[in-house]
Amino acid sequence: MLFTVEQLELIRKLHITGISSDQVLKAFGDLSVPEKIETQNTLQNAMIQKAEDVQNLQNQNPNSPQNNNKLSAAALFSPLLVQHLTSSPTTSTSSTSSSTPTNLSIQTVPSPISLPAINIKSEESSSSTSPCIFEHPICSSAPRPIRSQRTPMKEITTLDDPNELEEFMQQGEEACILDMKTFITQYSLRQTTVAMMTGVSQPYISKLLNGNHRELSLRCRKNIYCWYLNCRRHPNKLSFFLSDPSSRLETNGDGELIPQRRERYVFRPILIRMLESFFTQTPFPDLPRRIEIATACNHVLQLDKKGVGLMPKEIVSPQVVSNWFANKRKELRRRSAEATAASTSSASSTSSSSACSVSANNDAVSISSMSPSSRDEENNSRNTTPEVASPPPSSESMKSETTTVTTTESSPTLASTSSSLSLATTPINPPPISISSLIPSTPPSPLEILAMAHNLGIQLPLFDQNAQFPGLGAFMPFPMAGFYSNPAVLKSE
Amino acid sequence: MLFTVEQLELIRKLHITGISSDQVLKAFGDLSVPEKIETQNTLQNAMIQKAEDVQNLQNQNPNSPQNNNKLSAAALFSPLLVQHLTSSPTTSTSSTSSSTPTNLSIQTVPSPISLPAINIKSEESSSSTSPCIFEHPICSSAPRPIRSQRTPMKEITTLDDPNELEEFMQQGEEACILDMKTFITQYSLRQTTVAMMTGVSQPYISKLLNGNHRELSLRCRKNIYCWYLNCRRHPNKLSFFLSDPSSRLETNGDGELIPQRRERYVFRPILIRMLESFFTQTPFPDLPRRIEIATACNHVLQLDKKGVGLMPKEIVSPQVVSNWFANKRKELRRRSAEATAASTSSASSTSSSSACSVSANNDAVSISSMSPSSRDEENNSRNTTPEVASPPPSSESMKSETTTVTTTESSPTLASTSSSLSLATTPINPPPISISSLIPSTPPSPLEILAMAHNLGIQLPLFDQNAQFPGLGAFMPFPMAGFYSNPAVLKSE
DNA sequence: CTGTTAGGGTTAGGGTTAG
DNA sequence: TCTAACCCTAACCCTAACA
Repeated sequence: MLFTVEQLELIRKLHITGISSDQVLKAFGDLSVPEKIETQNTLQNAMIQKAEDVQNLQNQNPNSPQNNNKLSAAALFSPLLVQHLTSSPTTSTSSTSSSTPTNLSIQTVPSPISLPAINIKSEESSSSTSPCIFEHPICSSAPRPIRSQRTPMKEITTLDDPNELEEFMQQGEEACILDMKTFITQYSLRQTTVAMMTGVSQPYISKLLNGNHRELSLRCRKNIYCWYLNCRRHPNKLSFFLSDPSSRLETNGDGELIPQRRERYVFRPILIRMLESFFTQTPFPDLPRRIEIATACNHVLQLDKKGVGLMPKEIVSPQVVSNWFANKRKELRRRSAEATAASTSSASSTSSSSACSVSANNDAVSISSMSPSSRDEENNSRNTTPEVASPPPSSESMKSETTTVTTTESSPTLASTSSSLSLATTPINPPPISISSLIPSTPPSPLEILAMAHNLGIQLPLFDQNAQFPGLGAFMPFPMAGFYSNPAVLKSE
Repeated sequence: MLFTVEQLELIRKLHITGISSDQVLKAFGDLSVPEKIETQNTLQNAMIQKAEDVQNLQNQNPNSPQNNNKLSAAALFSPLLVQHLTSSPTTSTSSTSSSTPTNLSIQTVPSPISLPAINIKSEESSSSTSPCIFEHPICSSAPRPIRSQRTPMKEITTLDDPNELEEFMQQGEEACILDMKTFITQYSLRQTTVAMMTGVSQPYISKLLNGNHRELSLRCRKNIYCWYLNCRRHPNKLSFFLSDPSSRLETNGDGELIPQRRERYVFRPILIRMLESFFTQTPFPDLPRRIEIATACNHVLQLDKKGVGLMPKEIVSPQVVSNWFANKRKELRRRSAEATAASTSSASSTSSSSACSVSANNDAVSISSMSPSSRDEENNSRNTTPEVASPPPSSESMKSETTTVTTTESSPTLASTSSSLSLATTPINPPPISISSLIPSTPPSPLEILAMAHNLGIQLPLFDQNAQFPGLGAFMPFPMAGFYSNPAVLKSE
């Protein structure tokens, strides 16, 4: 009897799930019955991406399929994009031609459809025209086309003067924000409204207005600034929107995309270990905690390279920490989902619930280790003596207690599963935070220890912040404090 | 009878493979038998050695006996097994050693630690018992090979027994390769790692492992074989280098474990030009845009070869487009980074924008040209001197011909960080930033930092910072605070 | 209503593998 | 050597839910 490797693997997995052979047989038999397996039905999610693949497959006659594609794509995305597509020059095959003269930058919307439905309810409605006037509520009207999922704000609002934005931004973002804030206040605009007009979600508007512009991508900020500039210059436009928030400012299709993300932070192994350690303690760190963590990380980095200061790109900001935690949680969730089912079974026994913390830990560790991501850094070591390595410095030592559980982790599946649970539960516990444990899983290098210790000291800053801002330098072990300088933030905290 | 989603999915996949229910049952039953696992382990262990004998069969031979399959399976999923082995329940941990003796000339090292670092991420390892934890210590902390530098590592390539190599090669290179491949797979070694250890470049390792030994010199091959023999005999040496166990060539979660070879799309010159053209317009095309681009490309191809339809291989899919763009961006980033490193400055400010324009070819050229030109490292010019100014002209005007513009990369000077920005930003406008640039790679002077921050879009609170926390200097050479403090907000509201 | 954040769904950067 | 194709995951942005 022969099996392919794949088959064996599938069987193995199946077996792990704890299913009985009878069940398998039964299910298998069912499948044998003619029926369509909906392989492809999978998730819609997949669809979008799938689309790409599908595309390939299908033979493309230059013409028809093309249209098709466009249509489907259009369906999935916003009308704006549709515009984009349709208006776009696709055709001209000649590479050059198409690309060329085109539009570029800024031209206002030539698109036919441009302003969808504008209504005017407000007093100032300058123009009238708006054909369809009935409802303004977004909801009522069919769908909220615009905000539709994805592709939120690819386009940048059109400005009369292309350079306006640049000039505006010359003053510095702080100033821009302030400016805008004043404007918004003046008109008593609500964040929600602004959000709808700009195509950016309210939480983001909130962040920006509170000065946390670093949490938004440049693209996003520019989009908002453009909106502001536009409204400032043409208050009448604003009125439109006020009356019908569902309409957005027109945009110039040629969006210059600016993904512009913050540079991808590259975590060093040490940091990963630290973060994982923190993670087991507090999977859901609040801002103070995040700052604490970030500070600790920076400290370690700093110690690591004595003398020299950290490069900007090396600095771990609370935002980075936030991202890491979010992604970490996501990873665990995903994993447990994948592993899923499986397991239960086993005996795992006990640990289960409580395990969480632990499992998470192990999990984390293991993950990190596995991940290719591990960065060099130490790398040099390669030269070092041969033996080194091995020692299992990591995990075991620490966490002794928590860990205990043991069993769990062994079965990954289980672990993950439980982990998910833990995830959920944990939030509750986090309170304590003791820092004590900051210690990263690994070998406690003096540096790290130091860092941890320092970390303890760091706590202080947290509260001080409120007070401190101006003069505390001395106390603030870590500059991060600056963060708090923002009143708004403080407030919340 | 109820099943979990996962179970059903597995069953479905299994079914798709065409396996019969009897087979499933059989295999399933086997798995259920506890000992079976051990058996497999044993087999697996034996594998390495066995490999020599079996090799031929092993590979693609679908007909090969069941055992064979199992073996291969074991090899592929080794991580799991490995765990079992090491943790080896009940029995002596040294399962490995025990098993060994069997066949094969070369017996594995009886060293207690034998399989040190392996670990893995594989999808689900089920083992149990925590003990295994210690075994993969290395990974986490492990050093990550820096790809560029590889060191010959003569030590490792030195054999205990001079004749060993000869004997090994007696079996023929094909066999040697297979043997080695098995070994590498088992340990989840990365080609890069192997490359570093052997002093041979990764691409060559790749070639060899893929059986193209004829493309390597004998000396090179011998070197590699020696490394293998040595590692096989002294796994501990290997463990030292293992940095990233996660790499797996084996399976993808789905089930296909064959290292599916992707087909490398070969772009025709025309397409390259087209793509470059599109790139200048939209460096970050979204899906609709990608589809548009792909369509355009296909169109061109179609015209090119009138009449005949395109071969599937020739079709440009959105995915291909996506890859091209991603790699293109990467290339530019890399280049600018390199350039930076190399030359800083170069002023050329002006040019910057215009220069770079267009095609890659030019790109390269331009960059190179620029860079050499001047290198003022010191210059830092963070000031960006006046000239920089970026000419806004670019966009519109330039487009004339193929591509255009993109000023951006022109300024290679920027550090990677900035470079990235440039990529992003440029498209839009050249503004200010200019990048000036320069940010030297290393020493972070405040000024430089400033510049970078600016580039990043960060407002530079830096100064303030200093002012504020003058005393901290020691700790934070780098004002993280800067990042967070938000003067503006404070400033006034 | 605004400030926040968990979670979901994506995009794109940095590494790698391999044609 | 060069680079197409991937993998992994940091960074995003959105929605929903809360306080």
